[in-house]
Amino acid sequence: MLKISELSAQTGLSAHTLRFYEKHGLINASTRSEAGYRFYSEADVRRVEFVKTARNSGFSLEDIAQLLSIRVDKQSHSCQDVTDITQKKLDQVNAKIEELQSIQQTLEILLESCCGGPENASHCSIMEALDEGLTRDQARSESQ
Amino acid sequence: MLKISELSAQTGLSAHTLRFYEKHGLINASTRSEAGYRFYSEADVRRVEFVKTARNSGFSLEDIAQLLSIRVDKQSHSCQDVTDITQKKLDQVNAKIEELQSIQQTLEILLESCCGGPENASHCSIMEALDEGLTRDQARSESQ
DNA sequence: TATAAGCTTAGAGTTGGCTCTAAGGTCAAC
DNA sequence: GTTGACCTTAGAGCCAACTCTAAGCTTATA
Repeated sequence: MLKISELSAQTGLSAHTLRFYEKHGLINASTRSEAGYRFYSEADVRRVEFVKTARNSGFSLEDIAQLLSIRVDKQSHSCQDVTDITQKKLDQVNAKIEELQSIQQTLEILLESCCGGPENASHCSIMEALDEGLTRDQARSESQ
Repeated sequence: MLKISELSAQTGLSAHTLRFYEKHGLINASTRSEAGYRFYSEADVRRVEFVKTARNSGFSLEDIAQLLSIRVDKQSHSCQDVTDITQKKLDQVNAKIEELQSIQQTLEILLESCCGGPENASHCSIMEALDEGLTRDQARSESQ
């Protein structure tokens, strides 16, 4: 049985974060000392590691709550239940990547257009492009 | 001279957002009516459009505040000042894209590993992978 | 036995960018 | 002159995922 600081050391999650996860129903200490100190069993540790791994995989805490409810009763859920959550998350990630790539492209075009030198910015082409609303080259990006 | 609702209609930014930008020092109505109503000049509108374009280009409001301070006194700033801000933003965007691509890869590997079918999740390989801490295939992604 | 480290709780603060509300003043149209 | 749309302000609320604080108890060490 581990105390919260020991679990923290073992998982790399702060004690604050562990309590926060508990408050949100993700994890729990299966026992408490008389004084109320949390004590974590091996099964508790595995659950916390699951949460950590899912977090590192990009799942939100809400996603993880769903995954955990599947985890405790795998018989009552299908593989499709799991892939649905995973696919939805992948779709979100892909959408965000596309959004950022559009911004990336805009910024690259801006940087290419400007000398970046020590001359004053009176005719800086980045400033001009921002003033003109990303006309011309940024037509594609702008439509996003 | 435009009232705030007219500026809102012209820019697509809500009146709330325009007041919010004002509170944060980005924009201003150069005149007010006797009753305190904001009135925006052509120059005000151009400044708001600049903010909107910069926002669409991925700049934060803090970045934009810097860009605006260059904009009002271009003589006192160099092209390098502008490219520094832009490059820093591009670096941030690239870092975020890489992070998301790592997550994307992890999620794709998870999805490939699972049948996604109606059978129960007792041996679901996504659940197993999350339980085992993304061992094997996810070695690269995990190190992020 | 005293000190310090560690634990408890409820609840507030952080980040960034809005978004909305309440309570009231203004203005144009009928 | 009254209805309703629009404007004003200060300030609260929202999102996610923490992160921290305060005030007080417990436990381990010297």
